[in-house]
Amino acid sequence: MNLKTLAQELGLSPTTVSRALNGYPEVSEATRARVTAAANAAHYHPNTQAKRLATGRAMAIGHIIPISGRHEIVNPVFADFIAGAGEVYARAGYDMVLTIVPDEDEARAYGELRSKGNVDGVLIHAPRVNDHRITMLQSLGLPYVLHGRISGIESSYSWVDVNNVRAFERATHFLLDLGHQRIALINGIGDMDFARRRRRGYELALAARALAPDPLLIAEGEMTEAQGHDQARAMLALPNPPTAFLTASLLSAMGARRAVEEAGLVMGRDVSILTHDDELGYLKNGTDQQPIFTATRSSVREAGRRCAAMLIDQIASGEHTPRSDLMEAVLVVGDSTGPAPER
Amino acid sequence: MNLKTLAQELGLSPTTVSRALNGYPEVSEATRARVTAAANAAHYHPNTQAKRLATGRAMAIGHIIPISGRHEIVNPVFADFIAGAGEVYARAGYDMVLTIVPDEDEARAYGELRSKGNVDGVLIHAPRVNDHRITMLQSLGLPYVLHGRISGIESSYSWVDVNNVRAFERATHFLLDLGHQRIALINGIGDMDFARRRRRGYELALAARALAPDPLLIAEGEMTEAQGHDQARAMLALPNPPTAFLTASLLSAMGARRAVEEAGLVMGRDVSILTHDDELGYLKNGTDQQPIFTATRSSVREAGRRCAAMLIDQIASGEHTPRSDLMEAVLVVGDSTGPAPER
DNA sequence: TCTGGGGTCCAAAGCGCTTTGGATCTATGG
DNA sequence: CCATAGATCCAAAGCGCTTTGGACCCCAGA
Repeated sequence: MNLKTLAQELGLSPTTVSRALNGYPEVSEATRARVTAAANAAHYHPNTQAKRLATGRAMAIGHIIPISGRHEIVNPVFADFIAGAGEVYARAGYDMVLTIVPDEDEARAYGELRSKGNVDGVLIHAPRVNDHRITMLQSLGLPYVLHGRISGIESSYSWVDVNNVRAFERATHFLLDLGHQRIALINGIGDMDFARRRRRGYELALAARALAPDPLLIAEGEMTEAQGHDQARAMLALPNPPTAFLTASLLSAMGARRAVEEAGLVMGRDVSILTHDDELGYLKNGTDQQPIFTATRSSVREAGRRCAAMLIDQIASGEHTPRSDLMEAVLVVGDSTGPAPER
Repeated sequence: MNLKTLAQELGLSPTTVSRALNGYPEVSEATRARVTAAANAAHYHPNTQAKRLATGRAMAIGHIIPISGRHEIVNPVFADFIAGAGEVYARAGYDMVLTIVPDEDEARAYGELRSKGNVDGVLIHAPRVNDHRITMLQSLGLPYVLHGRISGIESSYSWVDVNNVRAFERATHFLLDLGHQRIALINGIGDMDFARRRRRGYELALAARALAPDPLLIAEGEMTEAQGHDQARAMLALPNPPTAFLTASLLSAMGARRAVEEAGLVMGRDVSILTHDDELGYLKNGTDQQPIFTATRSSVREAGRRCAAMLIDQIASGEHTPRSDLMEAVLVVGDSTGPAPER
């Protein structure tokens, strides 16, 4: 079933049918009703490719996911982000097209996406410090929105991000207020921009109390359960061990908790743990009423929604002036933190 | 830059340029070389929409992800599966288009995907027992491949699946051989097909030793850390507690371990834990040399690759005779299992 | 010398839609 | 009664590509 045959069945021209279905005013309400009724009855949907070719708009948003050969990890946050963005796309009639590329081909992938014209814009994930993708995107003239920001780039761009500095600053103050002096930071990979910001928040809070960060209490790496466990165990074995841990993800926190318990200590009494929580669908921090960990919480799914909405709006309006959306994390208090033990 | 202007610059017709780039024989090797050189220099890539319209092939595969309002969980396995499939798509020149829909709209989504013609086939995730999607897909005439199978459907279809029955049967035998008699099963959601099969494997092994399954030792639910923890804790509090746990995912196993340790027991000595491991990128079961949990292991990412390859092959060949690919899980032995304690 | 078959290339017709530039008809006001 | 504006519809061009059906040239074989 295509436009032409539908038009023939109705005794109308394709022009009129097209206009009726697309809401143009040059068609009487009577015939519009006839047309929509017939279209529904025939389960007619305009062919996507033809529509795209004719209008020049792809009605699709691209996400490029680089797969690196070195550490082949699929970001656990990714699925939830995608789900959030996808909801918005679906409502707005956009498709989401994912491209998986070996990371050495990432630049080429953006270029091809552009010249093949199969997306109207792209969403950029997991920016690193001094990320080169922005300059590339800008030279391509393809609309984009970042999930995160890029320290060290002066040109402006559109982004949605959590206030990582503030979140970790508050979290650190929270622990300091409980009397902790030796606070460890188990962070994400060092050149990820969000990790850099979280560290800055941590250091700001320490500095506010005239405390110097101890390099032995700062670890970086992929945010897995094993990383949390191994780093925490090593730190607990130090001559002067930490009394509190600040971790970058729930998985790391779970690993840290395991290390604490293995050491015969009790979480919340002997050692406190405070983590960031992305509110992943499959990794809940207990319930709202009773969180397991004290945490700075911010929904990555909501971030996906906001990114998508911003990008679509930008594409639809044709306005490419950079926008931004800074989300604040909330601090939820669970049983994993308590006063620093007497020394 | 489009075909026409490229052809003009070369002093050739669009026909010839198109044929040169697409490898048709009716063009001399000399001009083919000229054309490809010019195309590369100009970073020319044929417009996707135009190509699709002309050829009638969308060069895209659809994945429909239903989001249910009830339990809004994004399957943690999903990201890795997608990554595997995406690798294959990228190599074959296919796009991957994801559609997120509220699950009451899922049927409509498939129909629209078909009539709008923006995919050549679909991949079906997470089939449930008596899943209705297959009959729908078959009536639509859209090529598809299932990740998993559907008990209770007699018509044949294409699928890629792990031998869940065998895996859990072996796992149960492994525990039985260690002397365990009270083995608990912490399974996935009951009407998911894979969960049904795993349970069958578990029950087959028990039956082979003339043991009746104890309903108190069988739990179902979403495979989260909290679920594993809560179920295991409840079971350990039974008058006649289990000495071993069989869990359906690494997250559940981590939860079970926590419950075991909270009870003052030692994993691998007092209580054994054996889990299925999907080899997720962000949730490793220790290292290959030293796994944390004894586990039945099967890469979901590899399953994604195989699904994608099968579907693409099916589309390209035009053959819709059902195929299947049964993957066997391997049993890796870690420190989480040991002989049943003396009673 | 003539014929026919490769080897190369091209003109033009789609693919299914949107959109421009009318055409036709009816009501309205002077 | 006529000119005009508005309402309603349509023919045809065009989006950028593929593909069919030749056209043309050159050379081998009769």
